[in-house]
Amino acid sequence: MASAKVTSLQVAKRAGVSQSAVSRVFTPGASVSEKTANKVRRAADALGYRPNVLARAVASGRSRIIGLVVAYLDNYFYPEALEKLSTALQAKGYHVLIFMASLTAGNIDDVVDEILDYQVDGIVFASVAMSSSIVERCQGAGVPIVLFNRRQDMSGVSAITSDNFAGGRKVADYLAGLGHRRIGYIAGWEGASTQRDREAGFRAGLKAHGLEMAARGVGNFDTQQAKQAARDMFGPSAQHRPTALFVANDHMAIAAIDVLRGELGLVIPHDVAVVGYDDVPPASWGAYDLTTVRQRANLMVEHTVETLLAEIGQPETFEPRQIAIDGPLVVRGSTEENIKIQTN
Amino acid sequence: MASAKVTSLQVAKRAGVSQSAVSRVFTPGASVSEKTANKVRRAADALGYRPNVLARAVASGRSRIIGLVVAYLDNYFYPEALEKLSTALQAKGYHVLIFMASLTAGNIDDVVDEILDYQVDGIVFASVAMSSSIVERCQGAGVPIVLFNRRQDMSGVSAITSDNFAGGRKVADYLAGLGHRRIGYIAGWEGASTQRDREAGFRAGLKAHGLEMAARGVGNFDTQQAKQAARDMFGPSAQHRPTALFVANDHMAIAAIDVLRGELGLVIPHDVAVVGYDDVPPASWGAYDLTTVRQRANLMVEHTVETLLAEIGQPETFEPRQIAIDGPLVVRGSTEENIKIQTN
DNA sequence: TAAGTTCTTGCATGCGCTTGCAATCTCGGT
DNA sequence: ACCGAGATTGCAAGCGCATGCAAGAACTTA
Repeated sequence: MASAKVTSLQVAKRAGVSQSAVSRVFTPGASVSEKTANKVRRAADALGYRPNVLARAVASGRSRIIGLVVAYLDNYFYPEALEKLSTALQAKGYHVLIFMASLTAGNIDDVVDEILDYQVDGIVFASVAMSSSIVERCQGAGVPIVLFNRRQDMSGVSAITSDNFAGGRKVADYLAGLGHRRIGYIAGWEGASTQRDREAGFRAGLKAHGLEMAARGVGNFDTQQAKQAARDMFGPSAQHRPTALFVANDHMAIAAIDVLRGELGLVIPHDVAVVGYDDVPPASWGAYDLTTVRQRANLMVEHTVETLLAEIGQPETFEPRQIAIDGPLVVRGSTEENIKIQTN
Repeated sequence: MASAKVTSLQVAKRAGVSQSAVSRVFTPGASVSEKTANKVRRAADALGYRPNVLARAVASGRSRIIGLVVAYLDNYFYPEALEKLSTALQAKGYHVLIFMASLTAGNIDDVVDEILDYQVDGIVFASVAMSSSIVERCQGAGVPIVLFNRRQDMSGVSAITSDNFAGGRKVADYLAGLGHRRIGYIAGWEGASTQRDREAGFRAGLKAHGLEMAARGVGNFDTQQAKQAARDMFGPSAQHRPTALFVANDHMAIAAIDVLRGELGLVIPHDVAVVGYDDVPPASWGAYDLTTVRQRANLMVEHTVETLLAEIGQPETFEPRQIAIDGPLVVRGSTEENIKIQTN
């Protein structure tokens, strides 16, 4: 019911205790008797008192704010992850301060500085190209970081990804198992570990079946480029078209399907089978019905939160973790006819 | 490059000035001579000093944090808006603290309390059902708020939306102009002003052409419900099927298309023309090619930021604004054959 | 019941920065 | 060279809360 700012001191006066008593009542684990706690709570309610998180942060050195750096949100895996991440952290009493690392404007280093200015307790980098200078700066500031959906061969940095190598391999196994012998691949951006691992796993899988990549295009995780790659690989001037195509993520796969079907008149999966990666929601939409490798956002987020909070809690004894989460191949109509996995 | 926390006092010592001088150098508009500013900056660089935003916030009462409340991110209009909003605010020196208002868990009021605990300078509510108690609480705390993509008939609250009434009306005009006489509608959630305004505009438009809604289903902005509504409206047991369908947003429209085409074997637009609302990216994907009313996220975000910062800057003289931004009808293949607007 | 523990509590100080105020400087004008 | 207005500067008092410390209260145990 109160209007202006109510401070712990006012609550203290009203409850007839000291300001520190009030502080303790609102500090989990602090030493207060039930009796004074009640008095304080009563007074606090009456005045509408709520602790000032920022003041608490400067006094205690812990802000309960987690910085999140995202480069872009147009891969629909990220909104989903962001939502889950934010919810999970909220449940733990943390909150997410979001930073867009617009690739064009100011570089990531500046963004990191801005984040550190907020005295965040930790930072999650989602699909951001890291540099050692960034890592150093964060470590210098004593701020734990974890990479989400990117791996970095760098000591001291935790990273949570899906098991992209295993995923790529599953795709190869699966397509080879279906009898395909000419299989093409449209790559993502080489700078991303996700791309590299997926392709490596895919190649390994092909090799295990005595196959090689029949064609390779580069989409850089960009729909326009993916479309062009599809045109190049399957267009009129292409020879020996593959019978199956693995695309490094769902968004590009969907773009490729649009080209194959819409522009080139190919029938999927009859003329060409298409597999993506991520299992974003649109992959299951009727018009695409895309076979894909699922990234288990829930698990990835869980591990991310767990890892970050572990390091925040025990900075000395913490050992960086590199976690790769296995995800299933979700078979849908883009690779096999008459598949009906789910009736949504 | 410094390591641990560097404070303004250390910089002051090194520069041979007082701590307040340092503070002033980093406070735009403060009174400092060029000479001391240089000394201070030099010292600051040498030590790697950066002002502690949180300490600054508690001392000054202004946090430069904007709270953003979002209910869900699965309508792809929101990730886009969030990205733009965050970027725009970053450019103004503000940052976004995000709060998911999971409809299921704890109600919005609790979320608002949490936000206020962070002493945010303002709050953006994106598609959140407001209550007067929330508004009161924020006003009591002196925190400006603006509703994004929701309108509320409530004094003192700014709201930025697209012009949903005009949009609905455009759809009616357009479909009637194409010659359709039996037009169905699948509604969103009644609690949302977007739904109500779109439907009202649509009805007004139909009436102007001497028409009435031929059928009405309710999808509540949920894809499953939208699918069911489509089945009910066009399934085998339905009589007098509409020849055109307006769906309250793109996501439901896409779900409806999947049902119409995939389950019922109807051809779009030959058997039924479909129109959505939002112009989310998937609307332009080849497999859907959905005619829709564009929400101009850029403009909406611009106005949101402008409005919020205006109120933060001039709380006394500020007059709440209700802005409705007109958006074009984007005609695609779901309503007319051989339409090729863009070749992406 | 007295000594020994374990809990509570208030005091005082500090987190890192902002800001009103008064003292000091700077300079142009004469 | 002298005066006054405006620009700079340092001082010191906070902002709202956390927390080490020592004193007092409450509870054990024999």
